[in-house]
Amino acid sequence: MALYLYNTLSRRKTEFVPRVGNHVAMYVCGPNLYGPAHIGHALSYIIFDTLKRYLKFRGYDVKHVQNFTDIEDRIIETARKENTTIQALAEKYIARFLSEMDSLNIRRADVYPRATEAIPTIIKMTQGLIEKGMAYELDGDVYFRVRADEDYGKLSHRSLDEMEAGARVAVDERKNDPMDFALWKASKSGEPAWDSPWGPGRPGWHIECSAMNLEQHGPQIDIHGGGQDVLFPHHENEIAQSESYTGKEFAHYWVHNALLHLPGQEKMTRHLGGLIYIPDALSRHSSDAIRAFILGTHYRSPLAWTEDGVDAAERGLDKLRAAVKDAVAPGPEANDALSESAAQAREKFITMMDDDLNTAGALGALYDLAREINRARGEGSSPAQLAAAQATLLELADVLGLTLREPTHAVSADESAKIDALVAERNALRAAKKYKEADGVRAQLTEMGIEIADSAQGTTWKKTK
RNA sequence: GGCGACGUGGCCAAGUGGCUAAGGCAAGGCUCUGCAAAAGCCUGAUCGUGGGUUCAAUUCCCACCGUCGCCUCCA
Repeated sequence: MALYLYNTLSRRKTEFVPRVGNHVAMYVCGPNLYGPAHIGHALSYIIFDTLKRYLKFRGYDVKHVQNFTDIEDRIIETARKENTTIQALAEKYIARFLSEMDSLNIRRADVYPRATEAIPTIIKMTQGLIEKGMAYELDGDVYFRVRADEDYGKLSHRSLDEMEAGARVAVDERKNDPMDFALWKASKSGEPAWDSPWGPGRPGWHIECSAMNLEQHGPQIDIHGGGQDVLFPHHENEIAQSESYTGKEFAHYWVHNALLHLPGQEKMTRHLGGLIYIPDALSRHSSDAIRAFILGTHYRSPLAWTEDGVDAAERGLDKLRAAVKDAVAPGPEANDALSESAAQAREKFITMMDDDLNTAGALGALYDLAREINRARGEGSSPAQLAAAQATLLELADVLGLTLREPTHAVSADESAKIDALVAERNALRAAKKYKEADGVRAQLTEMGIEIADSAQGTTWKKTK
């Protein structure tokens, strides 16, 4: 068994084999820092987080690099509008981004390089490309010469002639070819600028990722990821620059996630509006529910975000949570039938994930196992007997970034004491068979957002809102 | 116009050339419970339409209808 990933470059699923031993060099395109992230970003980063978790689960050693684009037209524009600096803007949104990703249980990358910290490498690469005849200077700008790159278009699978035929881009007459793109842009007055052989300027959009990859990973990487929207031109240009500069194959696997949208609308993206921000989503749903909702669809299929859909995922998680709620440390005691179920679930989980990250199928394996655990408990298995299977369920859930913890709702000490008193009162009434009065107390608790459950072990309660 | 993807039970969504077409939500019935809640059990689909290939297709091919993505900035 081996992991197969769909590679955009070959348009096929191929077996994943790292270039060097079990070391995986992975680079995922990070956000442009001119505004806050939205749940479309969350989708992409949840998927690549899951890929990373799975690679680690499979025994690979992963170096995950994710950039921050902190210099770009939009950022300059936004900084000017908000009367601030690009640095301040970047700092603000980086802090927000990282904390939002944390709250979605997305593990941090190993390195977060920033474009502005890669300027010397960007200049070195640009210079190198000019020397090779792959780029040319024009009034302080430097453009990549797409016609000099014989396989330009190989990633997005289109030819220059096709693209130019249907071009919607305003043509800059000075350029050699309409598709030539900027590696370096001369700065206008008042714009951030760095000294360069071509005068004061700043990097183009695509070269930063090539430079940061070179700095962090070297000339060749295993996995390059991002949303399908950055496939062209961003990744196409990246591959062109990097390979023209190094003369080597750049990324071995290109992985692109499909995009998120709202029902009946186009993709969620910042320049179209119609965004749902991460704190808003988290105020209504647990991070587990958001992840389960997203991972319930294959990453290469577009997904419509609906509140009902996430709610359904939340309710589904209750079944998984119930399965592990009384988990104790696994010991020698085990339920053989259950151990068999756990082994089957693990096998199914791996089979699914090996097949190009079939997270929906993997989730199915989790539900199968949860059902067996809940059934075994119902049939009288002790916590000790359930423990090993529960450990498996928690381990596999964690690969998907699911904690299976009850969503927490803060309860003050005062409130807690009051609830305990009411629960005790109700139980006294029940013991006296005064059920009508007991139900009255329960209604009172429900009113407070408290859900109670009676069992042989006593009455438990939880706050649900 | 070019390239590409998708259309599976009420909703979401895996999947396979022939073996019971996963799983979740919702609905109905049942078990448990004083009643509930939770959990468990049971109940439903011939896979957009029309052709073709094949002993056999939901699964391959073609056409059509519908939805969507990229071709400018975008995860």
